[in-house]
Amino acid sequence: MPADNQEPKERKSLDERHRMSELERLRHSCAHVMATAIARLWPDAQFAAGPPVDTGFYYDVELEHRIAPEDFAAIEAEMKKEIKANHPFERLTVTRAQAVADAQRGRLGALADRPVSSKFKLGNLEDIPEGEEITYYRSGDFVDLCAGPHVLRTGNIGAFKLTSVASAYYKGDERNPQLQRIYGTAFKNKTQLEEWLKLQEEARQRDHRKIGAEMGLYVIDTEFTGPGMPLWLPKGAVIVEELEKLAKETEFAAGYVRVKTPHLAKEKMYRTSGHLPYYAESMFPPMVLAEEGGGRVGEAAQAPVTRSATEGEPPVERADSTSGLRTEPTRYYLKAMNCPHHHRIFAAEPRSYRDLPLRLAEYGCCYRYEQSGELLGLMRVRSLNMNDAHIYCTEDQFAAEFNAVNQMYLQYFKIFGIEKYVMRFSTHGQAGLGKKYVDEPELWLKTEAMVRRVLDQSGINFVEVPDEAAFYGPKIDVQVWSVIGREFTLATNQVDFAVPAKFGLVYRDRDNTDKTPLCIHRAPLGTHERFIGFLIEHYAGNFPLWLAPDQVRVLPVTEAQLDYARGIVNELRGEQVRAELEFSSDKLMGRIQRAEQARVHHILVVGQREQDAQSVAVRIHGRGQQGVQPRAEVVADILAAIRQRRA
RNA sequence: GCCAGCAUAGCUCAGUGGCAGAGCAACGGUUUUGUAAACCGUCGGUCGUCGGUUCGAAUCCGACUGCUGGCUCCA
Repeated sequence: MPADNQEPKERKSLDERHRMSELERLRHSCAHVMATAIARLWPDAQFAAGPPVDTGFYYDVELEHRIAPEDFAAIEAEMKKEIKANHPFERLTVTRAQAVADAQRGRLGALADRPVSSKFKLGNLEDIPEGEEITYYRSGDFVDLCAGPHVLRTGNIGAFKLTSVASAYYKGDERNPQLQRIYGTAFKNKTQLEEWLKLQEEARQRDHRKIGAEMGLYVIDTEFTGPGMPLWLPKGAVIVEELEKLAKETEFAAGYVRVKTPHLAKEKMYRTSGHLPYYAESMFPPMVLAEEGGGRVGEAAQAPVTRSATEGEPPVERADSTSGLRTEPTRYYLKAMNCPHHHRIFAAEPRSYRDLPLRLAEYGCCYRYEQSGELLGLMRVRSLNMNDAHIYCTEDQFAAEFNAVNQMYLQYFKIFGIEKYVMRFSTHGQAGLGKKYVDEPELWLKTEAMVRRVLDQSGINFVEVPDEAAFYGPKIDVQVWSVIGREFTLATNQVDFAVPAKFGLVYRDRDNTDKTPLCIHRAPLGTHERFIGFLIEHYAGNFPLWLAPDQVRVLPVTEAQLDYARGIVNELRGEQVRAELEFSSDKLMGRIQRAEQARVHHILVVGQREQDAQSVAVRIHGRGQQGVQPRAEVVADILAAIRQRRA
């Protein structure tokens, strides 16, 4: 997740700004120092905004010269001079007229007057509401329009480092010019900076793309399969299957029933669900088939299909016209979500209130056309297997069902050792009604209140975020933190009060009238892709026994123990344990290193002593030797650890 | 999709206009082994693709594809 994606929609009040932590204040000050240095090297630089972020700070700048990492040393050298000079940060209050005049003289975000205006600063001034105080901060020659706050003097910036250069749109709007965004970080002292750099390095070492390749979990074959469509290799597929097993057991116990649905559906499906007008851009372009009977691939599909095929308003669907004479082509879409399919399963039979809640579960494979620049290893993909389920229930059942879903989340968190999480409860925004959100103002408020009540009562850790809901109802995004503190959005939960009605879903109630059920969309394990990506980084590839692709490797010391070793392997495999024998020409040391590097969970060494005593020498990956134990005990312990999904 | 950077053997990387390289992996052999690498040898690349400049291109230029870091987006 980008570190600075919490940029608020609403402008921060001065009061909120002044609540900056000490570290943020230091980092923001460092951004000014960096801007000073850049202005010295390239006086025509035009600065936009330079706030602190989670990992440090950035400043957006427009500049003919393309700043590259090779330039960092020069910029940092200038910054050091500024820090050594120990300029005070002076705060000046000015009138709007004064600020506009200074900006027109190019004096803001600059070292001196310039022949061109400080155009982005002028733009920023426009955003400052009437009546709000306008302030400058001056450090040495550098004067900037800035609400502050800052540290007292440039010398208070203890240690800093420029980290990367990227690009960003002015004010985050893609219609605005793209600026160069220079990232850096700063700390009170050198020790803290070095600790942070070490942590960054550790995070890089844990990157799921790196470990995924090392362990042979998956590949992305961009040339033949396509970008964003991982192929699970045997060792990765093991993890996929273990997760599915966990989900199936958990959902079975919670009263879910499983269904299976195809990967394609007719256009009518997504037109009815309402997804098409909202989300056509995020779906793969349709396949066009000649109408029923022929089944032949139509002309349109033989021509190269481009994204523009779905741009604008797609042609009106007439395939279901009752004339029966016309042969309109039928458009099929790869499914981007499972819900409409499940809705049709709900509709497949008459439903009674006695059937509710009906919980339909499926590990459904969906396809989403994510923009090329957003694909990221397993984290952002185009083909995804969702731990999906839809719970159809009455309003009276909602609280209990929704709470049970949350409890399931907590149960999973415990299994995976996820200690830090937060549920982001996204509600609708008034302004988006009828556009971003279905136009049902009262239903929105009612549903949101129901969700809020359940969350409040269950003691779940949540925050409420306005104007981020799904189009059909409020949404709960589940953010979790891996053991090293990286943040992930693992799953999304939604309450849907709109789409069941679009599909005409009803159940016959006690009073013999038809009513529309509520639908809860939930996916506690998210998608295999993202969840396994998270787990790789969470465990640094050192999976618990039940998930480890290689659970046990038995190493006979010499050929004389080959049969004994084989016996152990066969016994374990008979119990469905992923055990293998390794007897190559390598020395024992070499075989142990190989097993450690492959992250084999249990390494069982058997020499003559062990064979004679019917024992094994146990070594656990990353934890070293565990001593010699009776064979039967070791086997029993392995089976128990797997069965209990012990951490 | 946008901005920038990158693309050399399965992996990690060296090679700045003049014969395509190393380590690991793989394969073959020797070695029969007691807790993180035994030894010898062999194989392996149209230097991402296409085009241009040049006597000559991995190297310089352009386009495309993909990846990386961000931005926008994320049902």
